[in-house]
Amino acid sequence: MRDLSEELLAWYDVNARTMPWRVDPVDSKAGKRPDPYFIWMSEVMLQQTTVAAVKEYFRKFTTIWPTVHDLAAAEDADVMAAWAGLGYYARARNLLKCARVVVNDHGGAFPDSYDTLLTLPGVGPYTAAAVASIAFNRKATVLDGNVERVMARMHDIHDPLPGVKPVLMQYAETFTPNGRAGDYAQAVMDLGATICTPKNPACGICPWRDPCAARVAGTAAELPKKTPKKKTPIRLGYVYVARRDDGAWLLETRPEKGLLGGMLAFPSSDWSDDPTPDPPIDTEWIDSGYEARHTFTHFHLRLKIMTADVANPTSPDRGHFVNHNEFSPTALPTAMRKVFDLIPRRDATIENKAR
DNA sequence: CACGCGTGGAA
DNA sequence: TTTCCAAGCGT
Repeated sequence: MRDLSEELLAWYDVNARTMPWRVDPVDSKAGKRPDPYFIWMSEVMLQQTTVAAVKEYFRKFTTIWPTVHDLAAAEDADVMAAWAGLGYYARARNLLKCARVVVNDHGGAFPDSYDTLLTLPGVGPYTAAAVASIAFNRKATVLDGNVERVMARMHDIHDPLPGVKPVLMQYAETFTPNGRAGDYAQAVMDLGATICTPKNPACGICPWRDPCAARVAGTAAELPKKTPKKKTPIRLGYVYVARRDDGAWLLETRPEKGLLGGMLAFPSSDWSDDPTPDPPIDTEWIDSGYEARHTFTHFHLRLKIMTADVANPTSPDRGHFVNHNEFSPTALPTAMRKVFDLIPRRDATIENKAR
């Protein structure tokens, strides 16, 4: 394979996207490296998440916790609350674990080798390669969804993902240059994000237009092939919103493992085809008539919102009351935020009623 | 290795 | 409205 990285890097020098954690290619070529903590933070946030969604969270996290030492010393609940809304909450739990490992086992400095990075919590093959190359300019090959797509098209590969992934990795490694490792990694991902897009790829302005086998074959837009996924089922459930007469809210911290693990939430029943009512307090519950709808990765959820007013004191069977002035709905994951937004209020209108 | 795991934007 | 999907990881 002829060395095509030069063309791509020349394209990147002109077209590099601007991101809060990124060092401009001009500065990068002059030897400037970004803060490994920032690169690691951004890469974890970017896992299965768009750049647009990440920017605001990146700014928030690096403002509150400017160094890995600050993050390692943070309270778990504060980190989970700050992550609320970004999704895939295991990332937040592993982010904190990883910060503590870096501080306790690595003297507060991120390791610069792929193999050692790979041992860190929440750091897999992609993130290890991204941090090694972008933060430390070490030769490593990133293989994310963008690179998979670019490689499948460059070689006109019609075998479906994820099975063909090892083959795509081999091609990706062949393309990876010895110099400018970080810039190259970002360049190939930028290419996938802006030119070699999933739909309507802009082959006409692609720096790899000429050597691209799929463009020649006219198959670029239909690659990469993927094994079909089954459709998402609908699950039902009851969610319980109890309000104490002093204004306190009944909330619970969900178990570490599983859906919305470690996140603050209103208590609820099981979520299934036929959920069993499971109120967290033995009291009179009122069906609000509202239903919160939310779609997770693998199912649609409809939660019937039950409400109750209780006296102070009241001991719930599970969960705990949080004082009104200490409760911020921004700390809730989006599914629960939707519940909060639907709770009957004076200004609620009949139009909000679920059908 | 297949699956569980969020969310919001685009088409 | 529905589907697809975005810089994956852990089990």
